[in-house]
Amino acid sequence: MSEKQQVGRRSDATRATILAAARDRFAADGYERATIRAIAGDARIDPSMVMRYFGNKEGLFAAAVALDLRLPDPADVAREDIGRTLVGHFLDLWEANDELTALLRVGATNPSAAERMQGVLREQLIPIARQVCPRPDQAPARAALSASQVLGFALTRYVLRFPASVALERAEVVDWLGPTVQRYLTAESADKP
Amino acid sequence: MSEKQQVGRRSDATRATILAAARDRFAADGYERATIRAIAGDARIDPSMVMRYFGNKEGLFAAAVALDLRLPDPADVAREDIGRTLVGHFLDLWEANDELTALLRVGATNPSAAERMQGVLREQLIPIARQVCPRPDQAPARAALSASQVLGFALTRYVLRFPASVALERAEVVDWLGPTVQRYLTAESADKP
DNA sequence: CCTGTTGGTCAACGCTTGTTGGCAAACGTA
DNA sequence: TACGTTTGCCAACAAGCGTTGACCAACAGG
Repeated sequence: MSEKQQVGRRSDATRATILAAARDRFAADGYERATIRAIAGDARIDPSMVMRYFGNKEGLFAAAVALDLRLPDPADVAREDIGRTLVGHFLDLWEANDELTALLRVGATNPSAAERMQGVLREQLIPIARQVCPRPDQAPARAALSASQVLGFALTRYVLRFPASVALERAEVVDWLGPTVQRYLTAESADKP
Repeated sequence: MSEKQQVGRRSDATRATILAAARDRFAADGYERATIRAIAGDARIDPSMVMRYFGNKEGLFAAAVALDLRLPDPADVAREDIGRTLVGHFLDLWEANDELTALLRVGATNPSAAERMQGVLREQLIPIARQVCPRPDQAPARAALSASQVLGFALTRYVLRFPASVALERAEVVDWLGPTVQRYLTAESADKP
């Protein structure tokens, strides 16, 4: 409780080092193969420190992925641009760091990570869909369809690493995926514009 | 080498039992958490039998997922129906058994499973794209985009189990995803019909 | 009847995992 | 200088993993 005007304690640095190493390992290997020993090794620290800081492996994973998407407010975007805007935003998020790759890879195996992805859909994507789609009661389905396309592309590009997906330029991705998401969110119905 | 007119050996039954149990476990838990002991337990057999029949765990997984998609020949389908036809076909495959769910879930973590998915794309999906897309050199990109949508939807419905994805009727899925795949495969370019 | 093959069980191996508790050094404060 | 707290390393634990080899039961052919 000394509370100097010091910005952070000495251990906050290693804390951050551990979290960065954890993100990398979870993104690269998934939950089970990303061992605490390997993460601690990357951070040049003893495995027991990871336990002291984060309690257990699940706590470490929870701390390593913060998942605040900071999606744009639909009110700031022309309605006919929402698809392309969202796709571009997601691409930025995905390339910024390994957090989303980690969440996706772990979510495929770990039920609690899958639940967190459901939470993101529910609290961040469905509200947006509700603002732009014709009938608000369709918002969950339309948000889920949009998520399926965005997550599916991320799967092929960042997880499975299909060469043809990796090779696509950012602009091409937006040009192809943007209209798809636009249609899922704003089309009057599946068979009408 | 006795070769009676007997249809199968006595062990073929347990072999099949093991493979079925393996598919279920791999589909439900992913590669690492689907332990040989658990699979053997489901099949009411000793773990060592699994090793005798399939060599090791990788051999078991390879035998458990056969992955011959038997995709329809584009020559038998009207060009404007190829998207809906493919989506319907994939839905059938996915609901027929757990094989594709197992492949998807394991592919997210296991590099060799990811390579097998690349193989499916290369040898089964790209050839179809080459037959229907305007410029054959674009076939890999167009096939990858189509795969991203199909796999992405399968991810949300069968792996992550988003309620809104699970709730969609088969006809709705075809109505929403069919035109998307159709556009990826046959549109003149990303911004033209 | 013996005998070789097949289908299956049992017990153990070496290794890795997450996790724990004790001990040493560095540090801030008085 | 002395001392409590923080930060870190070390060694070990119990459990679970893939994998192995020895052994047993059924069975078919001579």
